[in-house]
Amino acid sequence: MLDAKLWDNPCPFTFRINYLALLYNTTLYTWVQDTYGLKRPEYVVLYSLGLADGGSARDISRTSGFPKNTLSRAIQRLELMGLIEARDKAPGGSRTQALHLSEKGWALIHETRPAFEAQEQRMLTSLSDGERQMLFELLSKVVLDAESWADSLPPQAMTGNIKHKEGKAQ
Amino acid sequence: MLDAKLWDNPCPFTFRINYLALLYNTTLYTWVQDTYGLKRPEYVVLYSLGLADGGSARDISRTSGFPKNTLSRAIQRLELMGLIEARDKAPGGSRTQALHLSEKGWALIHETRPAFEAQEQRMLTSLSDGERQMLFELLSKVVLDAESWADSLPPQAMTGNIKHKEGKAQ
DNA sequence: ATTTACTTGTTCCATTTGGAACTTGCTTTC
DNA sequence: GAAAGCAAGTTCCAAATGGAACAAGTAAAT
Repeated sequence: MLDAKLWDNPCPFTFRINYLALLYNTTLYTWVQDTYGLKRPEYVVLYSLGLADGGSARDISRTSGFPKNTLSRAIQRLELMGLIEARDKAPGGSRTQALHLSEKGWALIHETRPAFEAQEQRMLTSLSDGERQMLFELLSKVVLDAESWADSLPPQAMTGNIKHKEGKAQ
Repeated sequence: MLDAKLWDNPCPFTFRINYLALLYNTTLYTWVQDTYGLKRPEYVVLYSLGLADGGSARDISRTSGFPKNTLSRAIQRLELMGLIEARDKAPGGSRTQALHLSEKGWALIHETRPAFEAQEQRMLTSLSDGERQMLFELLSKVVLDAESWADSLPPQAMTGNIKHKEGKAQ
């Protein structure tokens, strides 16, 4: 069946992308779960803050696809575990909460991120440097154009009314 | 935060892949759910059989990442809805069950697949034909090499014992 | 041929998930 | 500056999920 999905698929790109994401994600998140006891949404929060410290739950939701209530719970647990700074519960607190990794959180990121990097590298070993560069540029092009196609269906599918929903990625 | 994840990410490829898969999947599966009342695992079964009729639950699990119990339930419901042929429950039934779309199932696939194709096309509009071809070849290379890297972690992460787990894709 | 090992599919159940309603703080409008 | 509108985060709860144990079929070993 894998052959059919690879070579007889009317959607060869998105199948490949989904399949690669699957293989990559399950390996790493299983490892994080087993080793650190962190669930995927929890680690996603840490990873996101490691890249953009001070980001909000909403930012993480938009860039990862996890719904905000799932992230709310993840953040609560991370706070409890001391991996992110306690949020001020002072009455003057603003609505949007800027989240920050704690020292412990940074340590965890520095300890775990290399595995993610290495796995990405391993995934790309079959490509030459030039090919990697090319792949990077092509994917970037598609992502940068995403606003024009994401969240809307092609005309022929627009029969029913579409409501927006939050999904999952990263 | 999106900028950080795109341009300051030590894993720029896998982020792009995850992000694109997210945008693609949520749009389409939300539409399928709202229009046909089929959940994602259910539609994945149909789509898989549309490409490889006669495939088994296990095949679908391996190529889609959904665990087999989730697919077992999905198949039961599809059978009930008349979208796949009823499986023989004869005592001489073999262990591996070959699944087949019903007439109704095929009709649904022919009705819905164009939306998936069109969405993939839209996703790639920013690329020229040559670029699309190049992207296809690069992704194919990586996928074909997947056995060599999937399911094993890079050495530095191999501190704890890793147990295998089933994940989700497609 | 019988025992053993393995694999598929199902069932059970605890956990996780995510839609919807709600609360609260910010922003716009008049 | 009050009122209305809006958006972030939380809580609630029904539904979905997936690990584990189980049952049943098949292949391998002796």
